[in-house]
Amino acid sequence: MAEPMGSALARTTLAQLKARISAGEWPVGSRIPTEPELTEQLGVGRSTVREAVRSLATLGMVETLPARGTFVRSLTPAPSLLFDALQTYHPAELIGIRRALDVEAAQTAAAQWIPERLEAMETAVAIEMEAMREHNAGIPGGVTRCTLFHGAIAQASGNRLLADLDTSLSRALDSSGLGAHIAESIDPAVLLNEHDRILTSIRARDVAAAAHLMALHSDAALRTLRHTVLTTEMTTLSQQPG
Amino acid sequence: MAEPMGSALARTTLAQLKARISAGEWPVGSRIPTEPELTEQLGVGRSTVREAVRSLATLGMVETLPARGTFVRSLTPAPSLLFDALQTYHPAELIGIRRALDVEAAQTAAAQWIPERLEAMETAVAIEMEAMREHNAGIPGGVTRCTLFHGAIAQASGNRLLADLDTSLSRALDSSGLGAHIAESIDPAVLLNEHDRILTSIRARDVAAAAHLMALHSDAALRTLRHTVLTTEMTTLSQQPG
DNA sequence: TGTTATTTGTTCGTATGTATG
DNA sequence: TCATACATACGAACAAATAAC
Repeated sequence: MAEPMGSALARTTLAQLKARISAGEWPVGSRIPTEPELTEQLGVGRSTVREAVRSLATLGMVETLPARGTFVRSLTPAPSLLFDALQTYHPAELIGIRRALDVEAAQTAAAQWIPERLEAMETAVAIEMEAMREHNAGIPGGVTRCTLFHGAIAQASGNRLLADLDTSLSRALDSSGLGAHIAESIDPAVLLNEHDRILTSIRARDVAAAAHLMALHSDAALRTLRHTVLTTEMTTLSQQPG
Repeated sequence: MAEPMGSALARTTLAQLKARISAGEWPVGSRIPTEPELTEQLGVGRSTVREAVRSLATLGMVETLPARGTFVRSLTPAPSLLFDALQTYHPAELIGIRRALDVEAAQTAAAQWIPERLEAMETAVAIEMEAMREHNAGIPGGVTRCTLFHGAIAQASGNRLLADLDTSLSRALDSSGLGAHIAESIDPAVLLNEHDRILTSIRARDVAAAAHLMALHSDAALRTLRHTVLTTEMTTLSQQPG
């Protein structure tokens, strides 16, 4: 781990508190001891305790409410940090990463899906189909069209980081307004057809086809934004081994 | 953005310092004013200043050296947040993402490199070649073999997120010990030859070849791992519901 | 070499505002 | 309204590490 604090005492104090939180000593939502109590428990001054608690708050692991106490919010540095970090980049940079991850997710999903995850992907497509029939712009839950299906594929890849990055990228793009713009710029029927073909290739465990179709699908979204599009032919040659 | 600090004064103090750093008032590597100076400038107590600076250190924007001062390390919190987030995942998940990003980086670098960035990539390969001739396991600066070249490609892509993700992934893999293991499991001569062929295709702006060669290169690293340490872990990972 | 100034590290006391009962 | 508990915030003081002379 990096050295976030400048001195040994403050650093070890932070490490101790982080370890006790991650160990589940204080469940999510519960209140940790007050500053004077921690001062006594850890044998350090109140300012040192405060600095450590502040760092935990910066990491999203705790939240301190004035005059009420400090409460545990997450046993690990918050996944929302990923979202915060992504939000600092230009949407075009986010889209470039998203395309690469989408292809990877499609490949891996095709190679490694289990029945439960395939069902989730088919459900996503079914929901999209229903939404299109009813001429709704969106999908129940306020989720932008496309997000649900792509998220299901990321889940099916079995890679949690891939799934979390997908979610965070979607949120970051949505907050920039580009996510909705992409979804609305594409003919729903065409989009749904592409999704269906991708799903078919995944179901058939056709890794190359899944990667190729997903690359074309992502490029279509890119084209609507008038960004430079890279060739996609060779992407399919990078098959997942095994 | 979330509100990391619990009170108004400390929060605004943090916001002011963060804004001044992001604005470039203090360049990366330079020293920010001392705590007493900031206390006077901002009109708040030294404890409050210290809490704000500590939060900046937790965000990776500054690093404070005891008795020397506090130095600017990054204009944004993003790279540090990415690293913290990535570190919570399994190395096998990191590698899966890295492969996708490496292919994307090679594609984009081939399509968009500028002379200055091409020079950086060629320098990286030259350094690797020199290190191999001297039979050194590592590269000057303690950088694991492979990291320098892949980083140069990510830089050449022009996508800051891609470059930051590459750096963070390398650091996260190194801290897990897998980065070095990968580099040492591959024949240096073979690795260097692959790097050289990738560089050649990038120089020729052959996008398809760059993507293909990089995919093969990454798969070689994956195969090495799969046949050694990760066999059971990768399979169980893909079966976990999430 | 050693002395001094600078800067951060740490602790403590106290005052203030706010939520709870 | 009052009393209590708690978090916020300030400032003083000393310790420790570093750099410059």
